[in-house]
Amino acid sequence: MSELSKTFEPREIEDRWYGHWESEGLFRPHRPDAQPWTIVMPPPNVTGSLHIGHALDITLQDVLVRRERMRGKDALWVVGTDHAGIATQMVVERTIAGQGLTRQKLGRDAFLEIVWDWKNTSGGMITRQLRRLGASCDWAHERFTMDEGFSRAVTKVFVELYRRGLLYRDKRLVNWDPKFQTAISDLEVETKDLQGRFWTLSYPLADNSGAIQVATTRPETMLADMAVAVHQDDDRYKALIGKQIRHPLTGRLIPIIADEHADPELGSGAVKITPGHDFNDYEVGRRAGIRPADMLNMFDAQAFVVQTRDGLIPSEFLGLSREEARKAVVARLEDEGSLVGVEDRVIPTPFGDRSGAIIEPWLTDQWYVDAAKLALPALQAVKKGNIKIVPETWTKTWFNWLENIQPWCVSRQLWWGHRIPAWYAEDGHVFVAETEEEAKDQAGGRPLRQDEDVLDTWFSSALWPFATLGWPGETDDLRRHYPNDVLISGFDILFFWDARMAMQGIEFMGEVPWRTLYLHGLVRDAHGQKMSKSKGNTVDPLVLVDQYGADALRFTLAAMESQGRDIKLDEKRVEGYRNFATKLWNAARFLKMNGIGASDSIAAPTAPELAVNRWIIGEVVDTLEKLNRAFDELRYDEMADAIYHFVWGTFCDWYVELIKGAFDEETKRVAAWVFDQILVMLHPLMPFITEELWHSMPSDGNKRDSDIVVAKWPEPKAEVDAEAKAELDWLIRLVSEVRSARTELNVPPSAKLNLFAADASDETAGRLDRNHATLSRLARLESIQLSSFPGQGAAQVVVDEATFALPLEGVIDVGAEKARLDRAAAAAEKERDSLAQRLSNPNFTERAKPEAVEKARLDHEAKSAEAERLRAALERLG
RNA sequence: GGGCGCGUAGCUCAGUGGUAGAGCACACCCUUCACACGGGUGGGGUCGUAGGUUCGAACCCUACCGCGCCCACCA
Repeated sequence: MSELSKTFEPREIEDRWYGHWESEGLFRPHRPDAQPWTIVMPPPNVTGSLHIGHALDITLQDVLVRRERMRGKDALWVVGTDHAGIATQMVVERTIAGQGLTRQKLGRDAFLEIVWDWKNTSGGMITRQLRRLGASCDWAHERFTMDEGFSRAVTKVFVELYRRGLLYRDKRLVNWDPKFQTAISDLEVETKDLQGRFWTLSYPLADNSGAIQVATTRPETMLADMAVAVHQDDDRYKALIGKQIRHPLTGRLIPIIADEHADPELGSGAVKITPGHDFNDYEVGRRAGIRPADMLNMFDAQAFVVQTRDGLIPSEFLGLSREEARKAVVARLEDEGSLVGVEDRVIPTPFGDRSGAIIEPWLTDQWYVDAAKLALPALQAVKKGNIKIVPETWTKTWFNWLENIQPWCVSRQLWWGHRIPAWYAEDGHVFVAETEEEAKDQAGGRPLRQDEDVLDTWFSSALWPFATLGWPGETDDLRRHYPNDVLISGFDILFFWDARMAMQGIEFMGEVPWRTLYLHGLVRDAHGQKMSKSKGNTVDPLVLVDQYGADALRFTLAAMESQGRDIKLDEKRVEGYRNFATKLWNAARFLKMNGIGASDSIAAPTAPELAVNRWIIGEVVDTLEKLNRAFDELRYDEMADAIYHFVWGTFCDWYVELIKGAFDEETKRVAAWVFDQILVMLHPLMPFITEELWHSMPSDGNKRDSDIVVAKWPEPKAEVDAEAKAELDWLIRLVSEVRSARTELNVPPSAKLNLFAADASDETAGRLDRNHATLSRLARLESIQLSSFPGQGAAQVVVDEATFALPLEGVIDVGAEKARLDRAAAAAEKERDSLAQRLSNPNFTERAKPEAVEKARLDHEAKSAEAERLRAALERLG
C-alpha cells in the first residue's frame, strides 16, 4: 500500500474498510472504564430501503459518534429496525394478493408466519445500505422492535401503564381508516382541503307546524341523525327548542336541542347532529345526555351503509358506499323537495396518512393512553433544561403540542405487531397481565379470550432508548447508557416518536431519555421541491455513493446542514466535495513522493525553526478550535467549513506550495504531523478516505499501530505563534498582491520580474531575506532588492509600510497601471474617509465601546498610510 | 384561527449591531515536475418593502408584501 494509485477510487476502499471495522469490533471497542457516550438510531422500517432522509440522519449521527469514539469515550450507537405495523402488513398483504390470498383466508397464525418470512428475507436490505454510508453502529447488538426481549418490554409497559391508571379501554369516536380497517391516532390523520359542497336541507317539525333548515357538508350521514341543534340565544329558533322533528328520509323522531356548537352565523344557524359519525356531533350528543353506546351507527368497517339499530334506514341506501350514499340521499331529498340549496365549498377532509383513504369517525372500543398525564413531565423536562432542544425554536412547538395533547389511541386492528396483553371473560370483564397464565389467575380460571388487536408501532418505538439497553433488566448497559446523550431526528417525527420517547422514558426510567434533542429538516431536491416517488424527483443516496463516494455524500449533507433548515440537495455540491476528497488524496501523494510519511508523534513538533512550520502548527490549533466549537454547538456546516478551508485553502494552497523544494528534516516532521491531524480531524466527516490514507502514509516497512477509527482526537498543546502568523500573513499578502498586479497588467506567467522594496522596515527586510526563495518561486521573481526602483515604468504594490516595484519597462501599459493604482487608492481613501467621519463624531467616540473606537483609530491610520503610499506610487508613474 | 420559519451575489446558502462572506456558476490566463475532479486572477449584492430604536442596523423593534411548513372539530 506504499504507492498510492493515481486516482482515488472510493468504492474499493469503502467496502474493504467497512468490513475491517465491523469484523474487528472497532465500532464499539471494549472500554469499561471510559466515560459512556450514547446515541440511538431511529429504527428504520425493517422492510424499508434507504432514502436520502436516512442518509442525512445517519450522517449527522455518525459524525458525532465517531468523534466521541476518538475522544476515548465508551461510545455506543444503538442500531436496529422497526416492525412498522401498518406499512409492513400492507406490503405483505399486497404480495399475497397476487396469489389470490387474503390474510383472512389464511388466518392469523399462517399470515404472521408469512410476514416473519418476509421480514427475515427482505429485512436486511436497509441495514446493508446503512453500512454503505459508513454508519459505525453497534451491529453486534442489533435490535428489532419485535424481538423477544423488546416484546417483553412492550408488554410490561402496557401492563404497568394500565395498573397506574394511565391506560384504559374506552368506547368513543375514533379515526377509522376504512381501507386498512383499523383505528389510527390523531397524528396519522392528514387534513387536506377538498372541493366539496354545502347542502341546506329542510327538516319538517313532527307536529307539521313548519320546518327547520339545517346545513351540512355530509348529507349521507343524515341517516344516523339523532338531533338538530340550535343556539340557545338564537331568537329565530328559541321557541322550537324541545320540539320534535320527523326526519325526512328515515321518519325518525329527533329532538331540537340547544347547544353552543350551533353557530347562528353559519348556514341557517341550525345544525343536524350525528353523534356516531362526527367529532363535534359526538360532543354535542354527550352534552345532550346520549351515551356512546346509544349513538346510532350507519357504517360498517369499510364505510358501507348498514342498518341502524332502530332499523329506520330505507333499504335502498343499505350497502352503498359513502359516495354512493351521498348521491342517493341528495337525489331523494331533491325528489321530496327537501333540498333547499347547494353551494360549492372547500372542505377540510381527513385522510389516513398511509392509506390515503378518507377517514371515517367511527364508534369503537379502543385502548387509550392518558397522554396528558405523561406529557406533563416531558413538558417540564424541557422547561427546566433537562432536555435541550436544538435548534431552540422547536421548544415552542414542543410545549404547544404537549400542552394540548389528546388521549392517544394505541390499539390497531392489525395482526402484525405486539398483541395487546388483555384477556376478556365471557361477560366482557377485562384482565390485563404480562402473560396468559397471570390473566387466568386473575380471572379465577374462567375461560378467556385474548384481545385481537395489536399496538401502535410508535407505542413500542417510544421505548427504544431504554428497551434496547436491556430494560426491564437492570443491565450494565442500561446503567451506563441511559440517559442517552443526544437524539438526532427529523422534525417530522417530533410528535410521533421524540415526544413519546420523552413521555415513556421519564415514566419508566424516572429520567429523560436524552440530554439533547437535535432536529434536522427535510432533504428536498435542488429546486426546493419535496422529494416524492410520484414526482419522480427522488435522489437515491446509494446512486450518489456509487458515483461520488460515501465520503463526498456525507460531507455534502453535513456542509448543508445548518440547524434545522431544509436542505436543497444539489448534485453539484456532491461533485464538489468529491473533488475535495481527490484534492486531499493528491496532497497525500505529493507528501509521500517527497519522503513525508506518518508522524512519529501525536504531540505537535516543538518550536520549529522555520516560521512556515510554526505558522502551520498554529493554523492546526486554530482549525481544531473551530472544529471543536462547531461540534459542541452541533453546527455541522461549520465543521465542514473549518476543515474544508484548512485543507484546501491553507494547507494545499499555501503550506504545500511554500515548502516545495525545501524538504528539510524539520519540515518533513511538521508536514507529517499536520497531515496526520488533518486525517484525524476529517475522519468523522470522511471516514473512508481518511482511513485509507492513514494507512498509506507510513513509509515502506512501517505500519500504524492502530486504525484511525479509534485514533486519538487531537489535543495539541501547541499554541498559535503570533510572530510566525504575522510573517506568513505578510508573505501571503505580498505574493497575492504581486500576482494580482501581474495578471491585471497582462504580464505573461512565464516572465520573471525583479522586485524592488522601498521604505522597507528592518522587519520587512528580514522577512524578505528569510523568504527569498519561496517568494521568488510563488511570485515568479528574478531578484529581490532592498531599494527603491530608480527608473520609470514599474508596477507598484503596497503591503504595510513598504512599497514594492516591479519594473516592466517596455511591457507595462502605463495607463492600465495608473488606473489600477487609482482604483486601489480610491478604495483605501473611501475607507479612510468613512472611518474619519465616524471618528469625528463625538457621539461615536464618547458612546461607542472603547475597543470599537480604538479599532477605528488603528484602521484609520492604516488606511490613511496605505492611501498615501498608493498616491505616491501613482505620482511616480508621472 | 393559532404557531413557526424563510426572503443576503445568477444559483444554493453562511453571517451578525461597527463600512457584506463561502461553494457552485461566470470571465480571462495557465499542458508550472500532487492534483484540469487542477492552478492563478477577476467581475458581481442599495442584504424583500416602509417606518422606528441607536453614535452606528443586513443584523434589534413595528407594520406590510411574497413564499413555505406545522397545529386546530367550524356544520
